[in-house]
Amino acid sequence: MRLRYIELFHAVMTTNSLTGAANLLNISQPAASKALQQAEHQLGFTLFHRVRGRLHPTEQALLLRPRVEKIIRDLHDLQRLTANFARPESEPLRVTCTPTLAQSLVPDATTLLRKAWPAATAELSTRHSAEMCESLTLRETDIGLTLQDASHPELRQEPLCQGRVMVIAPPGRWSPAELAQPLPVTALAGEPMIGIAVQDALGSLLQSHLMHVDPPPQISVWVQTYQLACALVAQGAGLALVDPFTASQGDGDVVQTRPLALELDVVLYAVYRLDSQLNPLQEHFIELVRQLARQTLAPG
Amino acid sequence: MRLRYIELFHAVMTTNSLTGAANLLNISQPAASKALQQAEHQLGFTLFHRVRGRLHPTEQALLLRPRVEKIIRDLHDLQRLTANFARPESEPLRVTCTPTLAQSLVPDATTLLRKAWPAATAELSTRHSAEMCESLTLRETDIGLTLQDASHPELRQEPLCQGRVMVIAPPGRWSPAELAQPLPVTALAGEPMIGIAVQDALGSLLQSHLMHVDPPPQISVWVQTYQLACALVAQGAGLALVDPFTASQGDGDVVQTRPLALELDVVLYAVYRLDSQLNPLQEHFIELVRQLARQTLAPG
DNA sequence: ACCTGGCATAACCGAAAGTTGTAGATGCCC
DNA sequence: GGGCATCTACAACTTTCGGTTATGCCAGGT
Repeated sequence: MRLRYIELFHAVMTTNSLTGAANLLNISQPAASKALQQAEHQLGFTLFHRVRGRLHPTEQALLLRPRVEKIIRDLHDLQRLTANFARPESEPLRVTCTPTLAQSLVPDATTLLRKAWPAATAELSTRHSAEMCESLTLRETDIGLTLQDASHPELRQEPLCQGRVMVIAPPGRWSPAELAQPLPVTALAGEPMIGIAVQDALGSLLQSHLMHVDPPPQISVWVQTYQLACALVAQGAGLALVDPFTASQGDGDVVQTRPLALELDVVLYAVYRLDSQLNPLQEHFIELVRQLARQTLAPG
Repeated sequence: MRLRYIELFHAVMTTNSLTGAANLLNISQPAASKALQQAEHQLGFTLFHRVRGRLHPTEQALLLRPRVEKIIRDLHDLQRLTANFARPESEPLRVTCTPTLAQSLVPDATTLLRKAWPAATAELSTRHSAEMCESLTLRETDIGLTLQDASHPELRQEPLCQGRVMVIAPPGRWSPAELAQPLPVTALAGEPMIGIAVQDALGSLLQSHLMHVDPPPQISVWVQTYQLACALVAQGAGLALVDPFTASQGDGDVVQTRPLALELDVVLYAVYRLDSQLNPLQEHFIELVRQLARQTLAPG
């Protein structure tokens, strides 16, 4: 089975047409036609029924599809990886972080870094944690920053600092005196709240805590990112639990922020490949992130 | 990345030499040399250091290796699968079973089947359960027979019959009167026994039961197949717990067989692809296996 | 010093994969 | 139903790629 045939099969399956497949592969339609016939001849069975001038996958083709697509994906990953080996040695600082941290922490740290290292170049991106691990192992990026536990056999995660889970509420909810002291979890009983759709360990832990409150909070809207929660809270949709970085951005006029009384800490991690020796630029960047994060989370 | 390069890389990595790789791929050494250079040129980094006329993988090559090997494996699986699509329609009965069942159950059933369908052809093989699932999904075989739970998203397992776990012992261990009635688990306390190395659910369940007996049986020898256990017991190495099919073969002169008093049943499963419609020949075979198994397990 | 084993280079060759051009079938729209 | 757009299939030609044989070079072992 030539690789060409596999790519062609995949292209035909996705475009549902031979001409479409040919375009996808940047070859002419007759070339695709001939290759498909060769593939079928070599395999010994037909992949597509020719019915009224169109191609319809046979039963066998449908059974092959998942395996072929997996191979294509793995192959693509391999290409991504090799592409990153060939990069020049004048390496930019490549950092990816979760959307939450992209709001201020990472840009601020980058700005500070460029004051110390004016010649340094950086590539910043945001990814959710699964893609972050992928991207790190494929060497598309060198440092990941996340609030979630991203354990992976090829990666190491270094805790940078810890903070408390925060409750955000529409303005005027609490008096200045109340704001200073942590809110007991039981105070959330029966409250209307915005739910954070759980993908991460933090979210699921929070949810299990909330569910044990009696009566449980009323969650009618679930959101995927903390920013969305923030915006909804500002509109008076209820309370929400968020990480302290998101909370610290909430302008005092828009939402009120108060720590939650919970032994559970939010941890900021730097993630990088086990085999990679961090260079001074990278070390410095991580140190800046650590300091900034501590400032942000410190009272005041 | 051409597939050729991937195969070549893999071949060089496994043989540690370019000439070896060339032999593996059935091409001449210069062809391999040129292809390797092309691959490196296209990738933009070197895969092997040429040191004193030999090839030594670079750091990058070592990092690529696992991914490349995975792709090679998947590709190989795909080929196995397509090879089985092209088979002629005059299908033989393709059955695979665990070694235990290959002792008498499957051959006996096949013999009976050939009396009813003299023209039928059959392909029998033995595989352990993981390979059995692989082989079924790759359509190398159509029916699997096993005593283990082989759940798999693409496969269906049909229980054919149930039997009791049996204890086998060297001859003369029990009186004919004792033999008839089940042995309580507690009677195994402190006994020298042959352990069945657990890969299957049955084995691990048995082990956990045994470990709860006080004092636990002394297991000094672990074996992987029931036949081995049988042979060791015959030599007086201790008792062993085996499935009823293995037990029923033990010649009375060699080992004594006695049921174990346990609510746990051994189940014989037929496994086949969810999407496959069994033909009459296959149905008949399964029915024969069911009947034979019931006879074997019935008292007497 | 000599042979052996292993990689690289050169010149050459054939088959595979791509191109353009064209033909036939189907479906759509007026 | 005529005409048009679309899609697949076939033919002839060209180029590129993967392969061969022959040969040279270098390092190690005897």
